[in-house]
Amino acid sequence: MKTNNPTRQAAVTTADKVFEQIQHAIVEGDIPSGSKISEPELAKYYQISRSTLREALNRLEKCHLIERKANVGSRVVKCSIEGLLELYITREALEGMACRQAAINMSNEEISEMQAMLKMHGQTQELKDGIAYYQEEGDLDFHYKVILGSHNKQLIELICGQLYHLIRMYRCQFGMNSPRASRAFDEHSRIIQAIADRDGELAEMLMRRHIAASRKNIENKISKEMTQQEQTKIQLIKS
Amino acid sequence: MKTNNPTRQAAVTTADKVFEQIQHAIVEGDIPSGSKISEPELAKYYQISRSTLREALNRLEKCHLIERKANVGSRVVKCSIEGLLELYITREALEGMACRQAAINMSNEEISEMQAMLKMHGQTQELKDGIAYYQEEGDLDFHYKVILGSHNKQLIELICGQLYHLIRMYRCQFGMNSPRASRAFDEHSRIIQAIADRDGELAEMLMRRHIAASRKNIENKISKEMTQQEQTKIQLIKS
DNA sequence: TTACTTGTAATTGTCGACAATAATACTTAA
DNA sequence: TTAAGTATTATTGTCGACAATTACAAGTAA
Repeated sequence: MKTNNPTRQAAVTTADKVFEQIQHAIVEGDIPSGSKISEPELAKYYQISRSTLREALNRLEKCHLIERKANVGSRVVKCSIEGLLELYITREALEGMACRQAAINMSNEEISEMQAMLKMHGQTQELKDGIAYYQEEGDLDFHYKVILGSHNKQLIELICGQLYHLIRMYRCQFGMNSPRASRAFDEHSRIIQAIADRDGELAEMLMRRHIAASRKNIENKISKEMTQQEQTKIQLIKS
Repeated sequence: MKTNNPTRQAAVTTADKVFEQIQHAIVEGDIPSGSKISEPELAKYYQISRSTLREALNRLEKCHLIERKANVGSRVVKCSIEGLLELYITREALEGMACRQAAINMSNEEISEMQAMLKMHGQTQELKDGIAYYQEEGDLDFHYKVILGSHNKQLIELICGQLYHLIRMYRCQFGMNSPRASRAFDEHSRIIQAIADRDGELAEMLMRRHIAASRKNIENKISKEMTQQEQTKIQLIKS
């Protein structure tokens, strides 16, 4: 599995390496969401000093995987439905704009590459008649390519450098194998078409709908999973 | 002048305090944009150890004011026209969405407060017939209130916690006293109206136009300041 | 029993020193 | 004179120890 994103340079220092290890552990849930982080304990586990560990923790904080309070300590970020929905809202804004910029700034070569990639994904999908592979790898690849295609360093840094780790964390922890795979593939096709047509406005709109559809899919799932009782319970709490 | 934003808790540790001091120095240009940061030098200047300084540097990196390379060191971020325009693009996406969410999630009390604030700003503006005060304080206050009104922690953290310092830096260093003050005031009024009407779609559109107008204002200014010769020079470089 | 206070243990923040890496200056050969 | 290679210097990364703060526990009074 591809764990590193193309925007970050390779980890050279030990703090970098430990950062990646802990990051992986948090994303995969090996270090539970919401749990407290003990600096001495983790430092001992990874055979490094506390200074080095704290350096790694700072990077984890940078991509919103842990939260620190002064003189109290660090906690792994707590996954919640509200947090997930907020993340989708943010993605819709940022990736929508990235898609618009991609339609303006991508080179013809980049567009050709993306079309080739999509074609390959389509074949793989046909082959496996399938959901899992495309959903995991292909979807991320597609979104990555679009974001990088914006040629906007600010957007790239925010989405690829910070938000995407959180997204992966939610995917792992909430086990998101949504049945939207084939529909998502069609949506991707239309988005690339809009980019190839240099239609930024349409490209943004399609990307926003694509992400909003995933969000609504989750919202529906949640409300279905709730029994009537639970819903009334929440109603009571809210009032 | 109000330097702290409402999202961050008060600085308790010395690293926090030094962080704020350096942050201020960078934003105001006392530490020049693009200059290299010497850890021993700065640590000596602020009378702290290098560990503490590095802690502060990590926070500065978090809000994109400095950039670090492994085994090489830190540099203050370099202000550029391209960077500024990219920042506006990002703001347009994030604050536009925040505005949409504000129209959905703000309480009636919050909306009333904002209307009162705007009224006050209007009077101050009339009084001074003026540009400077409203442009500096009022504009930031307005945008802050809208962002917080989104009630979306992710958006709030991204914009207020990270991008905002960069925005202030550009304002200081490029001396942005645009002549858009009175027009901006009208635009703010319409945005609040849309929020009060709970019209999220319109609110987002108006906020995006509001920010895009500032961006285009800058783009025009730049292309005007360029002489014909310089433009052809750039044309040559691009081709 | 409960609430408050005090004392202890553990955790985080800060420090100075050493190791590893990168930048610079110097030397030597062509 | 220039180029490459080497030695030196300076800077960053890492370490272990101490100080300050917080959390926990025991004890006391109501």
